[in-house]
Amino acid sequence: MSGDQDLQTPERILATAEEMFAEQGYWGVSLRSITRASGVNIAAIHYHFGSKQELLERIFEKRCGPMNAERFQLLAECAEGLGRPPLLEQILEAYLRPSLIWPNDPDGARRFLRLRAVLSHENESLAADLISRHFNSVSRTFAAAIRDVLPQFSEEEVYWRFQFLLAAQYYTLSNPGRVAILSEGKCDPSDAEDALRHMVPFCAAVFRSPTPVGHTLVFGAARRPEPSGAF
Amino acid sequence: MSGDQDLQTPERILATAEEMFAEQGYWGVSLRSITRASGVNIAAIHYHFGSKQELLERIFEKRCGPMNAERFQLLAECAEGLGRPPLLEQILEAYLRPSLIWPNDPDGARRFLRLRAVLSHENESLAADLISRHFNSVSRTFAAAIRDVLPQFSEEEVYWRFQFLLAAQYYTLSNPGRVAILSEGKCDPSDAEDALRHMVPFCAAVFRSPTPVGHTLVFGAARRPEPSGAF
DNA sequence: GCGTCGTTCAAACGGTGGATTGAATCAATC
DNA sequence: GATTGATTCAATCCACCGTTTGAACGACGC
Repeated sequence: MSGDQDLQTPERILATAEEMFAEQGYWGVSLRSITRASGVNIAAIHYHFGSKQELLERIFEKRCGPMNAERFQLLAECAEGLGRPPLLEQILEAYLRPSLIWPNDPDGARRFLRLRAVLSHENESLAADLISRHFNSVSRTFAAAIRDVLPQFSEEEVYWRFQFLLAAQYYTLSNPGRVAILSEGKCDPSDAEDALRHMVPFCAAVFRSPTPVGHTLVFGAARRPEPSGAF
Repeated sequence: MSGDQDLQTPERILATAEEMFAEQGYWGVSLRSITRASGVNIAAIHYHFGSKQELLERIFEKRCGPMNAERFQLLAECAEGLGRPPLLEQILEAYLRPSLIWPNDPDGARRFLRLRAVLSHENESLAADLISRHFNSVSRTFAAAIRDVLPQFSEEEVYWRFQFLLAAQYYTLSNPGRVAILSEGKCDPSDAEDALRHMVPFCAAVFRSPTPVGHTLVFGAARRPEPSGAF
């Protein structure tokens, strides 16, 4: 795993740690297993990074900068393009593509995306802070840009739909195996370009979906008290 | 935490373990912390369940039976209702409601849903097996039911959309805090009934969305080689 | 040759993990 | 009241955790 012997020690630690954290979670990976996989002494991690948590922080710093910079640039490009205001689909692609596809590092995007998904599920307090610091700005910018092209929705309704954009982003590439199993291999969302081609129109359909009014649901709330036996 | 002194020891262990696993993940919770929170001796866990992994297994067994039974029953109800074939929205609600809302245990649904999400991100192999054994049947049944009302789509295209149904289900209730932070409290997806009211029409819009054809994307694949610097 | 400095190393620190043991407890049965 | 079997308990096992230490290494200027 990550036997990049040509890389310098800190870079080798970063690459191996990112890969293992993404696969097995922050708490599921020990510093010793990182050293075993990368052929590095355990003291080197503390020498170069200080602690396990600062190692994670450095992974985020190294990844978020270029990724979000490309998001902002693509957003600027679709604003200054021929047709203005920009198409909803353009904004969605500007948000999703830099998160899903890194041309010069095909596995990197998937790995870092899964790392974010893993962290946000593993320990709410650790991840909430890390993700807020690195993604609040870009997420709020895109939510505002989306609202500009969908003026019929309140801010709350835009964020309800943004929740689904986040869900699709996080789950699709970080957990493609489930649907691959269900469909017995007929559908494989691990192909990032294919996933993006589906995600953009799907999310656009969600954003254009009208606000649900009143009781649109069929099965009422106060029904069927028996099942789901409590402990 | 879960100081249900009136419950018997195995039930108290199950309830506390489910709550803590859901919040902090399987590897983030030690058996000792479960015993501290539930006021039970550590040997009791091994006496009643055998091991940490078998404890997790028993939580799934206790929860999945009633939950999936209600899904099948609601699916049967929308098939035998007045209008046949059933509406897509009815099928989606029959799938989502028993996963999101348990009338007699309001926090239970959210807790078990988050547990599934946490597991599927924490350790792919552990979760893939557990989830496959307990959810393959119900998921394939609903995918088939959805395909019956959307005959224009291939099985692959139905599963592409099913991927987004799973994403919405897992992310929305298990990670509502992110959008609450982004919207500064204006939007709070932790209200399950409110979330369901949005999720059903949103997912219906995804399922009705046409298949993307050719290169529908704006920003090509082979562009911008510089960013997202590899380690 | 001799320090110097950045880096790597094996070894150890205290703490905690899952699992196990054997004695103590307790209610039910004869 | 003695016996039994299920349950609970404190204590212990060994492996591994994140972190620290001080010695060793290696390239460099003097």
